[in-house]
Amino acid sequence: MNTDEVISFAKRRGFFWQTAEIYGGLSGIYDYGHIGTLLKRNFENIWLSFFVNINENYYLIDCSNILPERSLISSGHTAHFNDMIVSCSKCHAHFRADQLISDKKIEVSEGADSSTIDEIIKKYKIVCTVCKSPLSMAKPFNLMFDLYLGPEKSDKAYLRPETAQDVYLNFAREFNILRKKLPAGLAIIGKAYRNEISPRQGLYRLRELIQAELQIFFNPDSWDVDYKNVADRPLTILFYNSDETECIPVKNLIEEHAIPSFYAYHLAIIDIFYKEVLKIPDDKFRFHEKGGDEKAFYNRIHMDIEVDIESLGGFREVGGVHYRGDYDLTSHAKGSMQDLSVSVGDKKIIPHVLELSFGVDRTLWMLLDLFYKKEEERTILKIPGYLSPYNAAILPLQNDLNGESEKIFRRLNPLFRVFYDTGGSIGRRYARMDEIGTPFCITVDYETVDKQSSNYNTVTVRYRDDKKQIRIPTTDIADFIRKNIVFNPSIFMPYTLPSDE
RNA sequence: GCGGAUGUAGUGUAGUCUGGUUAUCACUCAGGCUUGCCAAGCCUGAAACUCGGGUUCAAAUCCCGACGUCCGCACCA
Repeated sequence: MNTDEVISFAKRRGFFWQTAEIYGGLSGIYDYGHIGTLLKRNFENIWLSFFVNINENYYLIDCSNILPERSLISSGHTAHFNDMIVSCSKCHAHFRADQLISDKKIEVSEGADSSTIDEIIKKYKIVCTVCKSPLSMAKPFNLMFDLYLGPEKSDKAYLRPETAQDVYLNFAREFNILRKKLPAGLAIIGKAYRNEISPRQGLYRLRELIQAELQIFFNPDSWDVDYKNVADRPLTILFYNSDETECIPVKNLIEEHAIPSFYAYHLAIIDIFYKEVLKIPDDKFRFHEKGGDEKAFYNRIHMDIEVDIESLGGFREVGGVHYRGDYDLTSHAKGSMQDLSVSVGDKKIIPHVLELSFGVDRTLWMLLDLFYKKEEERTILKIPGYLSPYNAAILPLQNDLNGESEKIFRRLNPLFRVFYDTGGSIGRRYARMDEIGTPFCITVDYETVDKQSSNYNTVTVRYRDDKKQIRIPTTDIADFIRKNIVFNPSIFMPYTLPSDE
């Protein structure tokens, strides 16, 4: 698959396409159609039940996309997301002004405005490092979208560049309501906005993107994570400054690589999520440690979650595991002049943060890329059944069976996502369902309605992946779907959880 | 943002160089016939020149601009 094939499939089958496409579209901004929305919500719900519902002190919150300027000054985003850029007047190469200037060992304050920078460039005769031509005037380059609120448009705000900031801003209140227990987790699934210069490759680099993030607040002195259930689980990691991936058990990562247990443990949880829940093949998944310039300055440990995505040309980032220390709460405490410390025994501490961050759009792209399979006579989206847009399809073998099949459909429709189709031949209907990943087709045939038949009041269930059929009583359909479709995180989790079974 | 390429039904395309019939073909989709389990067949139908300006008797075709897409560069705290 290449990007065009993924996009064409997505458009044809109702997954996603560009926003306002009748006006020519908007670069880096996409809409999800009805099939894509079902897939996205299934993914989000599974993510939630896997990462959030598994700890009684982790919760989902839902916050504004608009944040006041002051909060993003404190977080460092205005300084680091708003760079002054100069470009070469001749070869159009772009440079970050602060880098050019500090390369000349000249001091410049971080918030220097364009005229200050122009003066410095003129005074020290700084030219293009590529072709030595004169440089243009400095222009601010904003990766954040700014907004001006109120009738006079006097209050400056931004669309949030990451959902994480909302969590930090809500931490103090939530921590109190949650009765002051650590570790505490706050998750957000929501939109974030970045004014990317060059959004490309479908859903990979977007200007409006969906993040699913869990911020875990903990006491760095005493977070004893019991990792014995995952101690031997091998993790594939590409370490910083290394060319080769290594396969290393969790316990060795902790003992030999000085990775804290809380961090290694969550790598294992994520590894389970991708390989066992999302069914990513082992050789297409890895963690990639970032260091040096690739790592944000506040991250103490930073590993990207990478999946080998053919249409994007190899391993690409779909998420990240960031040990952010106390950077965020400390910055906001300082900027807001609020005390964001918490009491642990007779000590006051600023909790540390472990951030588990997932790009939802990228994940959906990845699923289409990885699971869209062309076989000899058909195409199948082989995603796990609990992710499928539809749980099942109800089909009459022939259209004179519509009465009975429609009755079954109406009974199941309030309980599940089921699709009813009478158009074309039975084979064509199976093919339609295969292509959007519907795991089961339930077919009403003449025996279903034949009182003389031993198969009276039974239907056939046809499996998507191997086309095999079984026969089950009509009254068992709901149970069958429930058993095969409903996502139960406890079967994957290394925690001891009460089982539903 | 720069440079190059490019934009035709829902999807993929022919036609563009060299302006001139009712814009090609396939799949898809809808209706019908047929069909007793895997995209079958037959009939009928719907459906497109990205947008705006210009040149011309005449523009999908040539020119300019906008928007989108792709590749490279740059960017991606």
